[in-house]
Amino acid sequence: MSSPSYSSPDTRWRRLPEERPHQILEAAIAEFGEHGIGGARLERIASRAGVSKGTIYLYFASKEALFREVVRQVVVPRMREVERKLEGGTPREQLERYIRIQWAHFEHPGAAAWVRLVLTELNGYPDLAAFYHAEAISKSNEVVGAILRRGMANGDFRKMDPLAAVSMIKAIALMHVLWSHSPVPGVRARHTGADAIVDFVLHALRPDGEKASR
Amino acid sequence: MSSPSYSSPDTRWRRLPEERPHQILEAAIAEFGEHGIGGARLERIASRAGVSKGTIYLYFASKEALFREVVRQVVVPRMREVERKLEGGTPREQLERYIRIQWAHFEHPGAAAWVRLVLTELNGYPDLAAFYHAEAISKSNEVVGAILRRGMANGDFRKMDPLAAVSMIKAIALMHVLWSHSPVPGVRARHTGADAIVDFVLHALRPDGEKASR
Amino acid sequence: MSSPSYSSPDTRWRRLPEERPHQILEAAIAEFGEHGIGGARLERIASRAGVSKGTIYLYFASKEALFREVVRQVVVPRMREVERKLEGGTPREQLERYIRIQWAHFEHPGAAAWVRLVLTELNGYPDLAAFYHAEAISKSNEVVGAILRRGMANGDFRKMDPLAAVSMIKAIALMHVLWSHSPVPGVRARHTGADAIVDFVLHALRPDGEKASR
Amino acid sequence: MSSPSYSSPDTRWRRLPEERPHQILEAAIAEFGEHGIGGARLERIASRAGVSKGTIYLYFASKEALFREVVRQVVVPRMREVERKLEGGTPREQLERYIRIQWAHFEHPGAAAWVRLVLTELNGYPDLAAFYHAEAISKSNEVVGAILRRGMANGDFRKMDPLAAVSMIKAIALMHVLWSHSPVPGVRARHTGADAIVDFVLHALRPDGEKASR
DNA sequence: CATGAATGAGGCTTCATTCAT
DNA sequence: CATGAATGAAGCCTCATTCAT
Repeated sequence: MSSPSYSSPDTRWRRLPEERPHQILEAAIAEFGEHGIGGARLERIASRAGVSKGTIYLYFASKEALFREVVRQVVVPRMREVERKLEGGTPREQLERYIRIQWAHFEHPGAAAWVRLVLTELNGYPDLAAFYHAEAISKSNEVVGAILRRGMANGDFRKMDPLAAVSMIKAIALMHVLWSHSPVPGVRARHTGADAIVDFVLHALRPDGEKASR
Repeated sequence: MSSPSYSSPDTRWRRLPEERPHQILEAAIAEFGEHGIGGARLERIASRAGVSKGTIYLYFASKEALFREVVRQVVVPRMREVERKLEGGTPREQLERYIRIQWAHFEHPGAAAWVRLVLTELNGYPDLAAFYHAEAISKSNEVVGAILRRGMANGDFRKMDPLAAVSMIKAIALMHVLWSHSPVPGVRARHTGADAIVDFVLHALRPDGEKASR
Repeated sequence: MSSPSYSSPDTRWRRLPEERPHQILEAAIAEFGEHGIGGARLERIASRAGVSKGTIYLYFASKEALFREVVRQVVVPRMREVERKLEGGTPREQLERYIRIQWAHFEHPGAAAWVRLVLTELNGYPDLAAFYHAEAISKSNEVVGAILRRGMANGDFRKMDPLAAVSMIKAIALMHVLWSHSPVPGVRARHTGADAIVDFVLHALRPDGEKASR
Repeated sequence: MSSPSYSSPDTRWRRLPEERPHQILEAAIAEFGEHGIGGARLERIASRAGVSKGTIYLYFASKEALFREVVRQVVVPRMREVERKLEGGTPREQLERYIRIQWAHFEHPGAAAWVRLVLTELNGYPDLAAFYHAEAISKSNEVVGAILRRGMANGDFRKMDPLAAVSMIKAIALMHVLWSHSPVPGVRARHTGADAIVDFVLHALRPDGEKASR
């Protein structure tokens, strides 16, 4: 069905061992996202991955090790993916694109869960938190900070501390991700997209005396 | 209502917390904030409160009941506390005051605890989340929204969706509280106070063509 | 019943918390003796002690810790008990008494089990093995060695390396303990007591040319 | 009986070990000796034998079956090996030779392993213990007993229960093997060889009034 | 009211055993 | 024959909850 030709003679239904770690990591990211590290159940991760509990231990030494690999192999790469799409355009365009990509990226189910996870559970693992900060957060801060700096240089943005501005922008984006996944209908309804964020941020950054265009 | 001359006038639901229960609730909010609901340990809550584990059960039926009471009796009232100090002054002054009060309020030890609590654990309890939203968030949104609306009317602020603006402001404030209590030194160091927030927000809201004054 | 007077007003059936650790240690020594450290089941130790599984953890941090305490608090003291009864008499009398006490001491059920345990499981815990060696074995070696040395000085025994002789004596005693608890009837039957050991040892130690009296 | 021309002439019970099974049995005796039956890991046995875990099950039905075969096919034959070299010489010479052969035999690496095996794990398998006793121990007892009996008859040794003497001699030899392989340095160091054993035993057995010569 | 010893269900983890390749 | 990935029963341990004092 999914094979375009008869290239695989005896691979029908074959359990692909090289796929196992990936399956488990995907199951784990979902489970950790939904329940946090303490609430995650290996039983559920196993059944999500379609394997037995014991199989997890063939690839990961412990629940904590699994969590660590999830952060290392899945979350961080995903976070950094955003940066790749920022090249080209004026700083103002880049910033808007950054916000919209970030937003779109977080919209898939489970995103809010991982924002929460990073905000909370990472505290219990200082080394992971530091790793995550170094690999994901600060890299991203530099990228966005550079955009802002270029914008301040060419007149797109007013002069201000670029890193402070990065914080503001990220704060708004992250909280709106959380809110847009809130279980309270009234909260969810009020936050409908990236437009309002782009508008707010561009106004906050526009040079003195300029009539912001958007 | 709760007149002292009647032996048990107001014992709806459960024994109404007086002295001891208050200590326990305070201990619980700290513990829940630091470790989340799953990671919280009754043993630690008891020892933080200076009582024994069994004593908690004299006042709260279970760990979940304790969490619910924490939200009802501690988090909600505290969230609403801010609004009382906003009367008087121009909308712009009021908004700045709102941000600074919010900030100062969050600076006391343990503040990040219940911001995190609200942001993360409330999702598992839709009824609590709705209660919290109705009692704390939407009231506060109205108060701040009213300030913004008055400011848009008198020219302090540019025209925009007032509730969207409230979201932006709160998002920035909340995330900065979390970051300023982060265990990762690199994160903590970068967020230094309310000034940057006030500056960013007032710029975002200033009318077109105006040179924001602060 | 076991209280000679009415001195304990409300202590009927009272669970004596100060007795718990002792009960558990006694249960543990039996279980470890019968099954070794790997084969011991906390479930069984708990039920032998008349408590639940969890209770063990109120007093001992882990199965290994429990094993360690058993060695420290039960086995070592028991081993050293022997030495106290050796004072007085000629070296030859002392040596005979030592063998008989040792023998009697090991005759109670479970003794062979512990000899086996010490011989085997202690290997996995080098620090415990060293502790046991220092506290029990080498102390005992010194005591018996001193007896032999005095006997060589006063003519009771022939001249030889006292510590080598101690080894021989202990080897015989220990193996006979093991054999006397063998599951094979034919083995058990052949080893009937301390007399043969005393006879053999005294002959091995008697001075050249002397006609051993026993 | 086991003629090679018949395709499966002698497959009583289970597949008769040829090459591979032999490797596994050798690995198993080492592992069982070091860790006991409960502590032995099939994984380690497999890797010691240079095969995979599954392969063990091609030859042995279970861990316990493997242990049984170890005793039957390796331990028993090895125990009986000693007796063959005893022919010729006076009883005293034979006895000394017996001790020295025993000792030399035990000196090769892994020797303590199966002494420990026999001493400790056999207790859990009364049928195996009986088998081992019948096939190895009692035969050996008879051989050594005969030596002693001859020695008592010709005046080499004093009169005493020959089987009791056999026990003493074996006890000393076995324990010294264990001690000479002890992981505790202080224990290992004190036991240096067969000379002391021969000396002790010959003194214990010398006729009254004789000045033992060695 | 308060204590803290005791409980036991439930989670993580190990490892003998199986089985598709 | 041989492999080694996969299984799942069973053990250790934690911790919310109960209860005798």
